[in-house]
Amino acid sequence: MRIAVDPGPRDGPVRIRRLADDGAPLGFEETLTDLAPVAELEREHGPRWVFARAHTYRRLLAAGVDVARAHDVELVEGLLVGAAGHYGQPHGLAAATARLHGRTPDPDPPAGDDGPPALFETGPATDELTEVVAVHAAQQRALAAAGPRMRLLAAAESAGMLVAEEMTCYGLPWHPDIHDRLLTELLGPRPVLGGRPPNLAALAEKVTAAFGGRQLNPDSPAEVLRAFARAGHELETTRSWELRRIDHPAVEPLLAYKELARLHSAHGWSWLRTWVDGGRFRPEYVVGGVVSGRWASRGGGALQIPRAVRAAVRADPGWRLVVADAAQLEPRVLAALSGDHALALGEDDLYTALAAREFGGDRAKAKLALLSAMYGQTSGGAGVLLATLRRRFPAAMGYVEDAARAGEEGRLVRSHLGRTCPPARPGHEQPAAARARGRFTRNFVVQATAAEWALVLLAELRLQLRAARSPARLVFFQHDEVLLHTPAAAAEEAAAAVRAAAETAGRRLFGASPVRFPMQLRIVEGYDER
DNA sequence: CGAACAGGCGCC
DNA sequence: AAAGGGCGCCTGTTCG
Repeated sequence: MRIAVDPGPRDGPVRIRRLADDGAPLGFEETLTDLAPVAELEREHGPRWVFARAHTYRRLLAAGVDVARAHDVELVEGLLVGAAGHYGQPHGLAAATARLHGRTPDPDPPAGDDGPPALFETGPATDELTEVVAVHAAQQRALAAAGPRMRLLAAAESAGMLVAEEMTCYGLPWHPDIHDRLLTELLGPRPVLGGRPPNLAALAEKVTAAFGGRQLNPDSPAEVLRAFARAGHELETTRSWELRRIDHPAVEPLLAYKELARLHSAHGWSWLRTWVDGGRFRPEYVVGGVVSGRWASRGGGALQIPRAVRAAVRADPGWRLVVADAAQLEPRVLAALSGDHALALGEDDLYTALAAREFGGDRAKAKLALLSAMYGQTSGGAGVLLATLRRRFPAAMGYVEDAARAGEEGRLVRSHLGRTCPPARPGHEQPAAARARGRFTRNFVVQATAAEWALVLLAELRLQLRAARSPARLVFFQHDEVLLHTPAAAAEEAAAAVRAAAETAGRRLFGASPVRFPMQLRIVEGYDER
């Protein structure tokens, strides 16, 4: 059974409608006084809940209600719109409803705008429950026609929404005192009145001195370029890899400055004050926010937590973190996708194994070769290495090269489960634009499939933990890495659940493929511990 | 003055 | 040795 739910205005009545699996309404609409009976329906029937969007589940969680399964109408609409070749077109509930009635949809409301319609909005009053029911039924028809892979993707995307909301609600354990200590060690004591911390100020002085004492702001690329030009170094940019190539006394302090300045501005004391509360960091995750289906995040740069402050992520006393990441996920996905299984035999380090067989034991070469194949790099000596790969793994290389050609020719490419890339834009016939789109579609097929493998793992892991009544909680997810927060006594069992979920994810995507997706697992107190 | 863009760099 | 796929977010700079 499925149940569509409209939580309505805060503290108001909650409307629900029971549905058959094909989306057809069963019986009549029901009105609940609040969200508490939802928990009861969950216990009794364990339905798949049909929500308009993540915000609906956020309301349930705020009321202390969680559920096992969901169908997120707006996320699924995004997948279906994309599959029809219209990635980026509006996919909110209002847009989906308009499409259902043959009208041209208006643009989606801005992200994060979940409130009631603005006071002065003049459109007709909408009935969210009716719209959810109607759009969901249409989506079930579309998914039935699209096939089992697309249905798996829709379920996994929706499960991702549940995980994302639960992670935001629970928060990532974050110790402000540890973070503060790290910052003080690296930057010097926090300046009371703002301005540059002592170590940054000292480095800025060194840069100035290296340019003969002439004042400059190291944060201004234009000023830095001018200073180097006066010293006889004509640079294109001030990127660190370009700076490293020249011989000038300002380079070393400038590089050190850039590194610390970034830490200070992106994850310094003001970040700590803004984003960490009560020992938890609560970023908002945007499921499917990246074209490839990877998640994005809103606020706090959650998916770019620098290594330098990871020690601040620490389990509560008596608890542990289970840190698990999929080893070399993307090349393994390519091996499974293309059927070129020799590329990813066994569970050992894939680059080392490849290097031993093809690149004279040079792991760096093997890694560069594979990444170049997936990203479309040709320069930097990658060309020679690619020739080796092409000879040795023709099916794998052919797979990404077909995707690149499709992109260059303006066609669409799809992930294994059917996530579809955006259509070519006008002007893509221009050679440079065509090559750029080729690099994009080449990477898309791999990155998007890797993202859905990770999503299925996440969904499986969540259901396993629920089924086992494990006290372990998912607290972080970053592309191919998962963090659980768990009482120490339950850590081993949680780690086993991660391994099992990875196994299941591989099977659900690729059936009997011999390609393995090993997880590197560690049970630690601090995220920085190896 | 704020908005929009560019440069740069953190993560995968 | 050279600098490529996807993001978010900071500062500096320019534009309206």
